[in-house]
Amino acid sequence: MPTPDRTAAKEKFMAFLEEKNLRITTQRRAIVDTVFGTDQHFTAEQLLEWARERDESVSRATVYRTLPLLTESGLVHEMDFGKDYKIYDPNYADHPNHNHIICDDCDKIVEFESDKLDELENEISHKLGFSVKSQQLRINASCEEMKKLGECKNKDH
Amino acid sequence: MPTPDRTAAKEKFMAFLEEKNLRITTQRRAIVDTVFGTDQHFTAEQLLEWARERDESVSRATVYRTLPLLTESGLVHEMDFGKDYKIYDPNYADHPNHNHIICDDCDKIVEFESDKLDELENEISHKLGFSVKSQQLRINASCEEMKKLGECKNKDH
DNA sequence: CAGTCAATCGAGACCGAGTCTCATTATCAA
DNA sequence: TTGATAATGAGACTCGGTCTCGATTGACTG
Ligand SMILES: [Mn+2]
Ligand SMILES: [Mn+2]
Ligand SMILES: [Zn+2]
Ligand SMILES: [Zn+2]
Repeated sequence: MPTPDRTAAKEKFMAFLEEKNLRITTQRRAIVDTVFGTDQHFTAEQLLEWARERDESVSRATVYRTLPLLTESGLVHEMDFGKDYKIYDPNYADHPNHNHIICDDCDKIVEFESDKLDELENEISHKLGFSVKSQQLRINASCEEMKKLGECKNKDH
Repeated sequence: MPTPDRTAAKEKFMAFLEEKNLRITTQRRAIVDTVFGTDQHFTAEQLLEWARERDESVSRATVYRTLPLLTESGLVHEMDFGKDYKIYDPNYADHPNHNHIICDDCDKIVEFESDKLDELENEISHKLGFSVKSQQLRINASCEEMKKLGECKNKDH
């Protein structure tokens, strides 16, 4: 997944705020700069921590208030990976249809896109009388092959 | 999705318990009878309610203790549909690879299976150096067509 | 059928992610 | 500059879900 155009995404979000007559506060700026300053998936708590490095005054409440705006704008997606907290993904700003493979052994996450998959989903949905609004595919796997090749250098296995 | 073989699934679970030297208590029996007595997706709280209709003495703790056994056995799957509680699905006992389309407007859920989809997922995973252990696809959609046909008779639209 | 004892139980304390309240502050159009 | 009001931080609160602990019970023995 190539390096994304963060500036564009940030400006889109600012435009989104303006459109809804919402204010651009210093705290929101810190949060937004953080979100579009990373390629990583993150939790609300992580975002709070990172945003506070930019502006000490950012509160947990404001993070939790801003997250729905980010997801509503479509620039950030809320995801569930089976943990008891939600995961947020800023990469949808540039790759609106990507999915994830997670290695159950080392928690490595790989993103991928597939037109074939999108087509198949549309086809199936259409047959069943639905029109797709969004989708979320999570594949849990193990990177055995990569381990053999010494490319899975994470945790304890 | 055709009517499943509930008796078989129940017996499989009893065998699973025996294998692990776990006891078949009256409370577990009530819970298991409930789980394999329905085709519906359910929450932990719903399961508690239903199981109590069979045995008043079933407690919330025992429901929450039994659910992980059921999922570990593979006969029930734990799913996330974006709500703040988990959904449990007993239909995996008979349809180990099915997926879900959810109508965002009326909460209708339709199950489907697709060999093509399974193949595609395996293919993509293999290319990326993973071997699939499990997967979860959720399609959020709207049943506009069905509405037009008067077949979507749920909630308020 | 009684005896043993670890597995299991129910009640309720507890946990933690996320939400809500409210008094105070800051944005921004006029 | 100012006023209307959106937004803020602190912390109380909610609510799925987990854990603890003393009492109970299932399964196996004899
Ligand atoms: Mn991603
Ligand atoms: Mn199902
Ligand atoms: Zn791995
Ligand atoms: Zn509908």
